[in-house]
Amino acid sequence: MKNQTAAPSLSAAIADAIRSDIVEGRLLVGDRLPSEAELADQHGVSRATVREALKRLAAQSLIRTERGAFGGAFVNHLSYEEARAQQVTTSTLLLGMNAISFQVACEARYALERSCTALAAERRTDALLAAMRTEIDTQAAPDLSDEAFCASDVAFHRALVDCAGNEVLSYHLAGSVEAMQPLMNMITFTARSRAEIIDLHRAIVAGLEIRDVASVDRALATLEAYTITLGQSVLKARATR
Amino acid sequence: MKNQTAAPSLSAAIADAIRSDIVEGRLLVGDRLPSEAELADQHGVSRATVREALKRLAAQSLIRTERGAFGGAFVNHLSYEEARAQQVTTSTLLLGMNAISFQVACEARYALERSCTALAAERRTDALLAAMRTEIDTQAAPDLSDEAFCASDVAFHRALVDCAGNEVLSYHLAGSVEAMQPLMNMITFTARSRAEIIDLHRAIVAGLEIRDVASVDRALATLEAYTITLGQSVLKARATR
DNA sequence: ACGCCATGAATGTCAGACAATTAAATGTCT
DNA sequence: AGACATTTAATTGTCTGACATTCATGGCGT
Repeated sequence: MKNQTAAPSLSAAIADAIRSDIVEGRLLVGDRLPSEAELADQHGVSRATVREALKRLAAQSLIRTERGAFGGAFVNHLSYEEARAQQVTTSTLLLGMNAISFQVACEARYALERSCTALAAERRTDALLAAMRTEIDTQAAPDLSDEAFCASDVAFHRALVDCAGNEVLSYHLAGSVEAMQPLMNMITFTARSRAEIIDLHRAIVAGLEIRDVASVDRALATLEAYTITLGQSVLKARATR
Repeated sequence: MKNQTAAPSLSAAIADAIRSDIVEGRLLVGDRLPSEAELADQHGVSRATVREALKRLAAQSLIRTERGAFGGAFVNHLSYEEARAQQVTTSTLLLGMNAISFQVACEARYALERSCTALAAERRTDALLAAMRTEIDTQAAPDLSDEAFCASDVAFHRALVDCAGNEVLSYHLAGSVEAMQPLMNMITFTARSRAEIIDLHRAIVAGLEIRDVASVDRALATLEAYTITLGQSVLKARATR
C-alpha cells in the first residue's frame, strides 16, 4: 500500500511499515511485536518515536498493548463490533462535515437498507421478529422521549438487517445506517408521525413474517417517502421562522 | 461517547476528550487546537503524553498537524476519499481476520451493489456509461493480467454505483465493495470466465442506457450466481489437490 | 521597494530517568 | 510435596529537558 504524498514524519513512516506488515499478513493475529526498545533499535529511532507510531496503530485497533512482563504490543483481533464502531465514527464525522442534504442522506439510507429485504424475507427468524415487535412496543409508549424513540428505531432497523442472516451484510448495513442517524435526528416526531412510522414498522414485520418481499419493500419505500416529507416540513418550518 | 471498560492510559483519555470535542461540535473544522505545551499544561501531563494523544487522533484523520510558526494541530476536514480509504482498511482487515466464506462475502457484495440499481438506471449519465464501456474494453484485452482485470472490475463497479448520483450512497457502496475485493480475488480467471463476465458487464451498461432497472438487476443477479459458481469450483479444485 | 536574514513559535526527535504492572522464578512454611 | 509469599525481570506508561527543524513575520540594508 503506497502512502499518499509522503510521510515526512518518522513516527508515521514506522506506523505505515508495521501497518503493512499486518495488512499484508506478515504479522498474524495474536502475534507479539518486538518491545518498544527493540523496535527503536531496529528502526534507529528513539523510544518516544516508536511509541507515537504504536499509538497510531492502536487508534485504528490494529494492535493492543499489555503492560507488565511479557506484555507488549499484539496484533489485535478486529471484531465486528470494533470495526463497526470505527466505521460509524468515521462516517458520522464525514457526513457532519460535508453539508449533506437531508434528502440525499435519506435516499442513501433507505437504498442501502432495502438491499437486505430479499434475504431478510427468506431467512427471518422468529427470534428477530420478536425483537422487532418488542421495539415497536417500546416506540408505542406514549411518554417516550424523542431520543429514546430514535434509539429504538435504530434497534428496529438493526434487527431488520440482521434478518438477512449474513454477518458481512449486517456489518456494512448497520454501520452505514447508524452513521446516518444524526442526520435523521433533525426530525422532531409528533404523536401523529410516530403513529405513522409505527404502522409502517408493523407492516415490515408482517411482511417478513409471511416472507412477502414485495410488501416489505413497499413499506420501506413508503417509510422513506414519509421520512423525506417530515424532513422537508421541518426545513420549511425553520425557513419561515 | 462513553468509553468501554476503561482507558487506564492518560494519553488515551486525552485523545478521547479531544475526540468528543470534535465529534460533538465544540471544535469545528479548521479550528486550531492549543499548542502541545498548552495542552500539556491544561491536562496536567507532559508534552510526550499529549503528543501520543494527538497521534491517535491523527491516525483517524480527525486532526492534521503543521509545523513551523503558527503551525499546530488543526481539526481536519475529512474528505470522502480519506474516509473511504479508512473504511476500506478497516473492513478489509475485518474480513481477512474472520474466516468469511466466499459465498457469504459474495452475497453481501452483490446485495449492497444492487441497492443502487434503481437510482442508477434513473440517473445514469453518458459520461459514466462511457467510463464503464472503457473499462469493458480494458477487460477484453487478451493479454491482461489477473491483477489488472480485477482493478478494472473494481473501476467498473465503482462507476456503476456512481451512476446513482448520490455521493453518500457512492461512499458507502464503493467502500464496502472495494473492501471485499481481496476475497473476490481468490478466483483465477480463465479466458472463458472473463468473456462471461464481460458479457454481463455489457448487459449492465445496455440496461442502464435504456433505463431498464429489471435487466440491470437481472444481470447483477446472474453475475453474482456466476461468481459464486467460479468460487466454488476454485474451492473444489483446491480440495482435490 | 525589494530581497535577505534574524527571531520566535511551534512541531519533530532524542536520551535518560523513574513509576507501575505483571508473569514467572524463587523462596518459605506447613 | 504442595500451598503461599516474595523477589525479580521485562515491559509499558510517563516525565523532564534538550536540541533539531520548519516556517510566518518583521526588521534591516541596499
